[in-house]
Parts: sequence; structure tokens; C-alpha cells
Amino acid sequence: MPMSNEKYTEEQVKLARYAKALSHPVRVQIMEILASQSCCYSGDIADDLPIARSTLSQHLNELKDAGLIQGEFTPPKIKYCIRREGWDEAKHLLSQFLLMK
Amino acid sequence: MPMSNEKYTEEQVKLARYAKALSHPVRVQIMEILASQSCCYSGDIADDLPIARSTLSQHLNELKDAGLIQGEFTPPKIKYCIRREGWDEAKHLLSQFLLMK
DNA sequence: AAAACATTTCGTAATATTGCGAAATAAATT
DNA sequence: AATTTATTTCGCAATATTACGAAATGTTTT
Repeated sequence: MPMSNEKYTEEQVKLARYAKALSHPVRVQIMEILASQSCCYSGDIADDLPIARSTLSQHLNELKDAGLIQGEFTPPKIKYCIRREGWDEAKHLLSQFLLMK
Repeated sequence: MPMSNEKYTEEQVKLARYAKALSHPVRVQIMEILASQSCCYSGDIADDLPIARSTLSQHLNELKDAGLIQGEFTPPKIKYCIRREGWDEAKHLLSQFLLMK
């Protein structure tokens, strides 16, 4: 047992959180869709995906909670985009991690 | 709905599987430990981690199932190492994915 | 053969994820 | 004001994850 009060480092926790956000194929696909065009309306994403809209909404929320995407309300639709800060941090942490060996 | 029979591409599924393997801080830490020394005995890993040995065993199994590590039985211990093929594939898929935007 | 050691499997509990359809919310259009 | 459109929240069910300690497995040492 390590002596630290915390079980894991902040980086380990963050890395795991980003990895978890990407741990379902549909969320990988959502990120790919958002990357391929600057932004995208929720409905347009739904048309490309084999899941119910309510289920998509949950996946979008997970990506948002992880800080990887952001949604802008432009009535009556919601425009989703990749969130730079989160995406860049995920990139940085994962790249570092993958380079280690 | 896409016309393809399969819901997701092979790459999306593989990427999600590797991401899932790394979606818990303790598994990130295990990979870091294994990367920092060529190989490691299960018991030595357990000494560094704040979880029960049976729990560690489950996490090791998940990493093994994902193809990221391999265990060699050198009685009475088991020596765990990073599995090159899997690790390299994860590296490749994730790097590609992260570069996309 | 018995004791010690290293690790896994089993049983179980608590919690999280994934999925859907129905209902709710909220804005735009008629 | 009523209808349409876009999306989310709710309620629920099925399954998966995470964790632990106890028991089992298999090897080495005594």
C-alpha cells in the first residue's frame, strides 16, 4: 500500500476518465463525426447512428461530462462541437502515456 | 441508420476495447508499472496497489483479455509483461484517432 | 506428507452502464 | 393558441463493473 492519502495520481484519474469516455464504439463514432465537420446538430448525428435518440442523448452527455464536447443551443437545435481544452488534454495525456514504452 | 450490417467498424470496436481496458485508474497504473520495468510479478504489483489481490487479479485479467499484457508462469509466480502486439495496436489506433482533429 | 507461498476462482453485494419508449420541455411556425 | 420540431428526462429492465474475503489450485520448501 502506498503512503499517499490519494489512491491514484491526478493524471491517472484523468487519463482513465478520458479513456472511459471513449470506451464505447458509438462514442468513438460520435467523436469522429464531430471531428470530420466543424460542428454538428444532434439530430444529424442521430441520423447516422443505429441507436434511439434518447440513448444518443445519454452518450452525448457522457462526452460532455468528460469535457470532450460542448453543446451550443441555437434554437430549435443544439449544435455540438469538440471542446478544444478537453480534447487537447486527452490528446496530451494519452500521447504521453502511449509513448512510455 | 447506416445500411451496413455491422453497427460499427472494426476499428471503432477495437479502439473502444482498448480505451475500456484503460478506463480505470488502477489499470492505467498497472500499465505504467509494467512499462517502467521490463516485466513484473503479480505479487510485486499487488504491493504497490491499494486493492485486494483478488481484485488485482480481475484487473490483470481484463488487461490480458484486451491483449495489452501477457502472463508467463514461472513457478511459483506469474510474471506479467506488456504484450507488444496489443500495445502497439492500441498505440496505433489511439494515435491515429487523436490526430484526427 | 505437511506447511508455506502465489495467485486465481467463487460467491456475493453495491453500483454503473446501456438501451428503449413514453412523457416532458422548450422554441419556432402556423 | 395550437401544432410542429428537436432534444432531453424519466422509468424501467438487462447486463456489466468493481470490490472484498473465503476457499481453491498448484508449486515449492521443509
